[in-house]
Amino acid sequence: MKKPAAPSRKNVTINDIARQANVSKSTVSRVLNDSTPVNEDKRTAVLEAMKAMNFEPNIFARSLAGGQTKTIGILTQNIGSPFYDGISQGVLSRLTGTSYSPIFADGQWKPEIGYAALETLVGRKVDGLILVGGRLPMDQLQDLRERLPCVAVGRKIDEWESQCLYVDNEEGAFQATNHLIELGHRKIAHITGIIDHPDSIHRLEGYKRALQEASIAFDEDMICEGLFDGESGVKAIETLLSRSKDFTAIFAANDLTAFGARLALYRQGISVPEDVSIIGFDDQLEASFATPPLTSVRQPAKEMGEAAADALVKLINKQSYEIPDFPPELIIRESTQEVK
Amino acid sequence: MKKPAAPSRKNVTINDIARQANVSKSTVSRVLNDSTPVNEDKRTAVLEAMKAMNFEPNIFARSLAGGQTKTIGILTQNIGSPFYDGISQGVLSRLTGTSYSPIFADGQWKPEIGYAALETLVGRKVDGLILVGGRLPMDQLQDLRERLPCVAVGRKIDEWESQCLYVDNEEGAFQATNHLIELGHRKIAHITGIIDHPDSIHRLEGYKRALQEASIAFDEDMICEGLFDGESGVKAIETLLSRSKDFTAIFAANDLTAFGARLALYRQGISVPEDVSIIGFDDQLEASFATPPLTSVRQPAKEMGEAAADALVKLINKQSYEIPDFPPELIIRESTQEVK
DNA sequence: TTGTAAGCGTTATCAT
DNA sequence: ATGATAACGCTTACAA
Repeated sequence: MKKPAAPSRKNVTINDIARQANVSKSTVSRVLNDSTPVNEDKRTAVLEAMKAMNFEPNIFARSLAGGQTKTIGILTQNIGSPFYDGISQGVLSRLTGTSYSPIFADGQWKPEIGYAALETLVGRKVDGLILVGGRLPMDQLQDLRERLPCVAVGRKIDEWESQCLYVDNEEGAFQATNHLIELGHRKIAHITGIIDHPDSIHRLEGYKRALQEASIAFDEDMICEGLFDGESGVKAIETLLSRSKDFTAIFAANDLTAFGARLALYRQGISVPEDVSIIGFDDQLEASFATPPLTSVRQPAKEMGEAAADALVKLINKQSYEIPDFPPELIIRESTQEVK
Repeated sequence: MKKPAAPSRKNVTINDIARQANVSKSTVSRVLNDSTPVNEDKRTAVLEAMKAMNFEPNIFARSLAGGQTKTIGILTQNIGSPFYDGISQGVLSRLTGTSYSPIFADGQWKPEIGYAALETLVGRKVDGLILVGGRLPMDQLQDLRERLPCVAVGRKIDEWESQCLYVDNEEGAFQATNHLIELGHRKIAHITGIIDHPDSIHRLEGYKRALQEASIAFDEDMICEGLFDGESGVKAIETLLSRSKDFTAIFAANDLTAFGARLALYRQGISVPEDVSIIGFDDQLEASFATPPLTSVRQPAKEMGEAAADALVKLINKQSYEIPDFPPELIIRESTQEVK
């Protein structure tokens, strides 16, 4: 591990480089940003001088003069939720080692706060923005994209086309429900997420489509509204039971809710998966170690974060980029089994 | 929700304010930083002008000229782990609304990366630094603190005295083990965390002390080395079983490991808590919804993050501050019960 | 292609 | 207490 460089009080500036390489500041600036063609020999001279003197451009001077800030804004909604954290992790790890530093802001799921946070970020003149999830209204996002390069992860924004990375929630939910159907289940309950959240809506749709394709009638009584938290799972089971509807399987909108449901079942002496199968969504770390290990739909959160960072950096530098596909993946564990 | 201010192309600068308030730039700067006494009338004139024109100091100009960057560096070790995330959440939420913005860097538990990240942060001239966990060697931290205001959370650094926020791991582990003892358990196994990690060491010590105070002989065979992950819990149970040692209770170094242990027990047909009691550490969200809900030791992560942010801001502004106490708290749920 | 010089918005050092 | 004025390090017309 390298020790810090000797405290050479003065920082080396482009002036130093210019002198060393026998060119003017402007030329140094030019090779630095390769904004204008520069003779090959001078260019290498400059490059060498920079290396030799261990030059690091001063971000503040740079920004003040109107250049890049080498800063990327990241607007999350809630540090601490497994899926979004996975994304942040990916973004962060991909940005490490590049010249870009991430500034975080947390919207706490409140549009006002999110909006204020956005203002802060823009005020900081970030070179680009990564939106992690969130529910900011469209119109504001619209002019945001016109002001600076943006990428959204874990959220589909219709008008943003190639600047959105998300998994197909409808498809994931379809797979989950279909898995249950293939195991012979016909009475499948669904615990939704926050009801007006796009992810919840799509997951509900996927559930419906699976039923439909299997010619199973959709039953309103099989739906319980949840909030993506554990308590929702508990309450949903109580509700379901109180409706005295038979069900042999549950598709929960996320893992945490699935855990809650599993707990409520346990309290009622109903076995999983013998009596009831459960499937979650997210495949968070804990799913593998639940009792029994939870079948779930995996979203490649970290990979999405990485891709988002890559895409944004390219976008900033006006390079072309391609966004890979992020298919949801069914992870079959032990909480689901054939219906008796 | 307010719409963005009209796009008044030019930003308002201290020059504008100076003109408006009929003073010089310097005076404006003075009231801005209240670095030097200014006549009351001029001061109010300036203040009013600033309000009227909606002035926002330019961070970059400011930093370039040698002032504060209004930026705080946060070095985490791994976004995605419940305890540290809780801290980050607290820090973030407390910084929202202040004039400080957080720049994150992730050390990924590797000292080299952490060190590089630190360099980046320092290079960005952050006004202060929050170290979230981590294992950077002392000597480097030492001169770090001399260079800029620092606060460490979730880690005890001896020489840092009042700039460290952490819970007493030894005490928490003591409470956990003691709880088991009070329930009549005498054969208590412990699954450690990463063995040379300070938290692991302290938790092991707390465990030992509890045994000792209850006059229970410490038995090396009751210790299994783990890695703070779920797999460790699974393996530990297998090891324990293979040693054919009796045990009626387990204290796991964290919740995730406890989940793993609980799963392995389930596979062996050993009931929790009827046959074996389990207690974890961290009280992460999922602990409440495990089956059965996991007894655990809660660390007030978010509160610690908040306090850290507060302390750092005060430290930066040379105000005095006080660091509250963060006692670990035993959360008793259903995974522990009296020994049969 | 390259150099000169004028900003960018603050803070800090002088005088006054 | 206040006002000029010189940095701060870089980008970017504008000239050459």
